[in-house]
Amino acid sequence: MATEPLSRGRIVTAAIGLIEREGADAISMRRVAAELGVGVMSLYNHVPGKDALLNGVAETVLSQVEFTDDPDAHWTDRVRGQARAFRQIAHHYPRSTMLVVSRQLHSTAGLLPVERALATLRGAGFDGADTVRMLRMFIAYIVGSLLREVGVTPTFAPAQTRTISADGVDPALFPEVSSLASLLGECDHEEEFEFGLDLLIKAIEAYAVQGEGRREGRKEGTR
Amino acid sequence: MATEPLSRGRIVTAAIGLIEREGADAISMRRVAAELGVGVMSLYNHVPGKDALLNGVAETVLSQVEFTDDPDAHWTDRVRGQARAFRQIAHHYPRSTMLVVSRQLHSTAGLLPVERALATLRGAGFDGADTVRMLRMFIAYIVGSLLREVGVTPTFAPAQTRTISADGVDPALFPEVSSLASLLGECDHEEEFEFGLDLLIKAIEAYAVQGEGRREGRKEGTR
DNA sequence: ACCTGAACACCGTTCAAGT
DNA sequence: ACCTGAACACCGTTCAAGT
Repeated sequence: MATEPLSRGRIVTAAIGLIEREGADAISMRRVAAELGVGVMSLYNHVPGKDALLNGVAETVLSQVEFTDDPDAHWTDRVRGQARAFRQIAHHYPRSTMLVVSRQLHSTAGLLPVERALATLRGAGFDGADTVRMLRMFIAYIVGSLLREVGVTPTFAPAQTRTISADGVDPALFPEVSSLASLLGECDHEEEFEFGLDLLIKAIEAYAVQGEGRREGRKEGTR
Repeated sequence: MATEPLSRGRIVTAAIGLIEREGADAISMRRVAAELGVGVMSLYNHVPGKDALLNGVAETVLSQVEFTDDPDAHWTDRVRGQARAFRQIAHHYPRSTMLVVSRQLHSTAGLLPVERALATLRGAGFDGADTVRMLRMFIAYIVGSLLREVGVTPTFAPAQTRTISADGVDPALFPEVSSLASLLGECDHEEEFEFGLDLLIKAIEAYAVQGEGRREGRKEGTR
């Protein structure tokens, strides 16, 4: 009955499993150790502490995103594909998503998607400054969308709509909210995501041609 | 030396102060109680538990956003103003921002901004379904932007760029990242936010007139 | 090198006792 | 009604002891 030796990898995997099964709050060094059938302190031979463990979880989840990127496709389609790939995190690891999104990763796992996105945008003809701006805009949108999808941050819309449909919001105080209650109460995450993604891509497409025109036309400054 | 009586309000205020001073991790029922000079268990006479306290923090912070909304302004400017108002949270309560964004609020404090946003978008001529979609897109973008601004979620860009500029990223593996390192390393949050907001608003403006054209033209279905 | 139990300084919350 | 200390079942991590 020789069990596999303890390792950082095994510990991280166990942590991910625990999070997905019982939620991010349920995680503790002691629970993870119990999961693996070892003493708590054994973990510390492979992981510096809880914080590092959670970083490991985030890195591992992120590194498992499948970025199938067709270099010959139009850049708008490539951006779309990359955004969708990212969204898969919310599907495969819903309860770890918050972790992926809220931990700043210093590993190559975090850098690879960035490298691809930058390359795609540069390829579309944006200069360095615009490329970085675009990337940040997309990341903001994607992060916000994932958090909504994953249940964190229905800050308003769907969540208290339960209260709305149930208790009923005072229509005098909140006429729009109550008249749109049924729409606010449901949410097709995929459609919602695609809608915004589409708008975003169209917006930067328009920005691109406008920038070109300006650059070719009268040779103006940046932006 | 008659101190004010304990109350939910005083407890929440103390909690916000503690979070802003020492970070969200530092908060505990015991610390808050100590802050107020009372026994831990006294808190439970005014607040059901820690979770409810954190909800109170989120509600209070959110309710202090100043929504000065000019009903006569063009709808694009009103949307812009509402988005900016929201962003003020990150300035006034940076370390509570995560809480505001990640807790689903059922109070009227959370509903008021939604009501305003919905009214503005309806006023712009969008139908119910589109209005809700627009709202969700904006919320996603704003939430993502705030999290970046607040230090949570530099998931990629600025954070490990410190590592980049310092250690230097392998330019062979990540050519774009390393060539854009200096741009990735700095971030003017206001400019960044305004850039995306502008693009978003232009995008939904374009979407609006396109929708109108289609509706007036050949009387097609939704969307 | 890897594992570990005991111990320390913390948690949130229940409960019974006070006023 | 409000306050409270003791107690319980948890935490993460240090340290010294084992192999």
